Parts: sequence; C-alpha cells; structure tokens
Amino acid sequence: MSQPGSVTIIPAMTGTIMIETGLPRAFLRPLLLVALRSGSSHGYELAERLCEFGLTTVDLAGIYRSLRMLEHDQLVESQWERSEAGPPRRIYTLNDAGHAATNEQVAWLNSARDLLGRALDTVSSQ
Amino acid sequence: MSQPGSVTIIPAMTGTIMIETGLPRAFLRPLLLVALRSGSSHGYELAERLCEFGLTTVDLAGIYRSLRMLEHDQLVESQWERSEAGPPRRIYTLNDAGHAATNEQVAWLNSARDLLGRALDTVSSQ
DNA sequence: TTGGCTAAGTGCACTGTACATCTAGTCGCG
DNA sequence: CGCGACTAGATGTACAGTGCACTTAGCCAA
Repeated sequence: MSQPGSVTIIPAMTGTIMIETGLPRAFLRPLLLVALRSGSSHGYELAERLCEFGLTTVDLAGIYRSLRMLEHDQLVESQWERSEAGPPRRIYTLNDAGHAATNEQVAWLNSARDLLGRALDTVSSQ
Repeated sequence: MSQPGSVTIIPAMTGTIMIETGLPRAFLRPLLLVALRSGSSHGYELAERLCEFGLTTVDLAGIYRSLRMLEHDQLVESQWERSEAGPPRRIYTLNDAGHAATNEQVAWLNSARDLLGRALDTVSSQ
C-alpha cells in the first residue's frame, strides 16, 4: 500500500475518499470490475488499486456500496476473511457472469477512451 | 447534418436524445465546451457535433439545460438568431472565461483518457 | 486506556437527470 | 386550407445516486 510519494488515501474516519480529480462516478463500477480481474480482494485494497489507476481520491463508502450492488447483481461473490492484523475483511471474487460483465465493461471503457480521443483531436487540430 | 449512415438523432418530439452508449453525463459540459471551441452554435447543432465525437444518443433537454447553466456560470453568452428555415435559435458563444474553462476541461479530459488507458493496460497485460 | 490504523458499514439531505410534455416556427402535400 | 413532419427550445417531476458525516469493530503501540 501507499508507497512514499504515491496517492494517499484520505483517512477513512472521515469517509471521504472520493473520486474527484479522477473520473466521474459512472466509472466506479466498471473500474472495480477491472480491478477485480487482477485478483480477488477486499474493498479497502480495491480502493488502492483504483488509486494506482490514477484516481487521486476515492470514496470508500461508495466502493463498499458498489461492491454490495455488484454482489446483488450476482456479478461477484464475497466471503469473510479474518486478517492477521486488523478487522476481518470481505473478499470479493468475480464469478462467470462477472467475468462476462467485465469484458463488456472493458469494451465500453475502450469506446469511452476512443470517444474522448476523438473529441480531444478536434481541439489539438486547432 | 446527419449524412447517410451517420448517427441519427432521435426525434426531438420524444425529448430523448440521451447519452447512453456514449459517456457518462459528467462529460456533457466539458464536451459542450470543446464543441463550442470549434465555433459558436446553437444547442441542436451542438448535439450533432457531440454525435460526431461518437456519442450514439444525446439528451437534447440535458444539452439545453447545460447550456443555460454554462451561461449562468458566465462561461458562454447567447443571442437569438432567426433561422431562414425553422424556429429561431439561441446561439452560444464562448467568452474569455469560457475559453479558460475549456482549457481546464481539456486538461481534465486528457487526464481522464490517460486514466482509462492505465486501467485498460492492466487488462490487456493479462 | 488512550489513540491510531485498518476495514466495513449506515443514514440522510441534496443533486442531477431521464423522460414526458409543451410551445412554436417552417415546409411540403393533397 | 388543414395536416403532419421537422427543427428548435424549454419546463416539470419522480426517482436514483452520492457526498459527507457518522458508527462499529478488531488490532496494536505507547
């Protein structure tokens, strides 16, 4: 977790670890799926993965809520895991539907990036 | 406007010309600024410019509201213009503050695209 | 035993917005 | 002339999402 000089996660106490300089909230769920693609994990650590994508701040409350929603939509499954240090964690894992959904979301993220590229091209070309 | 085979704008009668396959709504205002950068225009035509960026559907109601908000924030100015065919149009023009804001938004769009790129890289690299 | 860190969660007021609906100008057609 | 289609702009509202504050809880060090 946070190497020196890297993104800091705002103290959870305040609950405000929110997407701000990063991306609009609509990307939260897709990015969580992408983050989960590289391995099952718990909310707090997934927040750190999102920070590695370049998000400056992330709303932990929103992440926990999104993960529960993903579970409700049966794209992920979770199980409690006791940690050697600290409170138990809820580990989320992509299931088959989740992997399929992730592929869709990746396609959508790609098209979103391309779209931004096209819009930005009109700027750079005067 | 819409060449054959290009993006169709859903009949305005229903009012539903909304971002759907395109980008989350948070990008609407920045993209409107970018669209205005290539020339003053009215809402309906700006919607078509957004479609040229790759948005499949656009909510005209949202565009008109966003434009009014941009004017309220004093980033654009508007004036009525009677059209040779059809009802009069409200033409929006970027002012100095608007140009500055657009530059900021372009920077933000760039960082958003980069962020998506980083996230997508983690997918392509297995 | 106090405080700090990790981890997860709830509660609520507020915002934004998707969709329906309305107004109004022009044009083409029978 | 009346009708419908198209362009252009705008408003109203029910509802969902979310930002922020706050709570709970396990572990550890001083």
